[in-house]
Amino acid sequence: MSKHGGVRVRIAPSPTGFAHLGTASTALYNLLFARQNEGTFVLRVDDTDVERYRPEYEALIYESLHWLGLDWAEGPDKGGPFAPYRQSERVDIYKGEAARLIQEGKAYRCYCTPEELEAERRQAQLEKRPYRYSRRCLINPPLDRTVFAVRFKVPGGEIAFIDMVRGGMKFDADLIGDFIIVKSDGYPTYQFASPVDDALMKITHVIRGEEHLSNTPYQLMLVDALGHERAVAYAHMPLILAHDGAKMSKRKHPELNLAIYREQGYLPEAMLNYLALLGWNPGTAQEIFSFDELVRTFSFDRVQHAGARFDWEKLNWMNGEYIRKLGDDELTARLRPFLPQLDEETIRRAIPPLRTRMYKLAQAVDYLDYLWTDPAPPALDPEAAERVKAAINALKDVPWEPESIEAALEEAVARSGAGKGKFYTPLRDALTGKKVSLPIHYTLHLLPRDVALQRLQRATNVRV
RNA sequence: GGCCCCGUCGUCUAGUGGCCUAGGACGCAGCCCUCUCAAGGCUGAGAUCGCGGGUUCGAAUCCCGCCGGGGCUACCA
Repeated sequence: MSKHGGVRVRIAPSPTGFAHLGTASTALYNLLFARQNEGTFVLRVDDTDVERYRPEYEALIYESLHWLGLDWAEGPDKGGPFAPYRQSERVDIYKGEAARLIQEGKAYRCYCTPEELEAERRQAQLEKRPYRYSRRCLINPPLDRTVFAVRFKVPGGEIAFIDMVRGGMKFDADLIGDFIIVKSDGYPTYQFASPVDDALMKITHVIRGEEHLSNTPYQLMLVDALGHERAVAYAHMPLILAHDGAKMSKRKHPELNLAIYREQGYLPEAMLNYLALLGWNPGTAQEIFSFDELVRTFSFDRVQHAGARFDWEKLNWMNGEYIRKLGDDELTARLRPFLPQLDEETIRRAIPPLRTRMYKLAQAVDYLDYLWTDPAPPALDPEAAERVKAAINALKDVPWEPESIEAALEEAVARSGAGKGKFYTPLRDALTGKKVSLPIHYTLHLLPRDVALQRLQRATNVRV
């Protein structure tokens, strides 16, 4: 396998907030490609932003990825032949690489302050010319300063590479200014750490979001300067946009947070399916894909070039499809965490009427919370109260099963001369306190008979 | 500002010169089923293919320009 020069891919999420939808999407495509090639999927944690890093964010990434079943072979928690996999634990490596570049005259110390840099930038903007670092610290380094960052001396020229979704890419590196590779706090920038690790970890294919397309020439120049081998190809996946076409933001777009899907009861396999179709299509009418089917069908040449908007409606539909396909045992098991108040047997009995009524598991709570929450008895008009009484009579001795309850009720309805609607509505109200519920016979059946009859009885005593 | 990517129904998309009076899916509307809500079945509305020029007998598909959106241009990743 990978030991003999096989495919190696990675994701490199940054633990600076909750786990992102984009991370899941990128991980999916990486894993798909790895599986297709019997390659190795690596997880590397990009924790070089000391300001924003939190260990709990890192835990969130593991959690979400595990939930989705997107498992890695090498990572900080698993180790591997290229450990460590946490960039904060690799700073010596980056420092060494940076020192080598300085020694070879391919990088230099920059003592400029943020203010000075800002002034340079503003000046450039004022003169309406593209900004590039002036190289003042290369040409004429100050002697009285000690705090420095390391800048890469960009060689310029044309940088070309293969993008598996877009084909051959070409960038003019003469337009790129010298950029910082080691910050003054000693940590590497993303632009530096990422290519160094990719090279050292023998990553063969870099599959990541489109926001990194323009970063690629920066990183390629570094790889070349360091004398490392370049990845054989890149793939830049279309961005997932918010529904309004804007970039997703933490504030305005809860759908960015991976944790909410689990909390709401979206199935991991539905998420993966939806994510796969957001930015890729098989060229056929098929929309429902198991993971294995995706492995068989996915290819980068059918990946979309434009960003795709996230659509709750379609996700909901797809999740519903997956829920409806689940067997009773499986659905029961998945529902349990959402219904801690109910025993397994009750959940199981609720499943037949429940299955087609949910597009996400958390909705089961709305349908079933009457089982553990006593509703306020409704105020009934005399006619309705009579019907409830008739129902009580009909239900008193009937076997407590959905079918027999339904039959008894229908008989009572016929006798009453009223329609089912008029007859069942007060029952539903007395039983659940709601306008919407599971079919009335199931609503009754799921409740113990004595509790059900008690709620009905009580309702006959309350008058408008 | 510079560089790069992108632009087909509201949304995700099929489409690589004639098979397109532009297909599918979600959503939407109507009907059927029906105790409510779903699911399911049937039917339907919805895109002058961003705009303007070319090339061609013929363009959503090729070329040019423009406009619009996004990304990068940070001691964020």
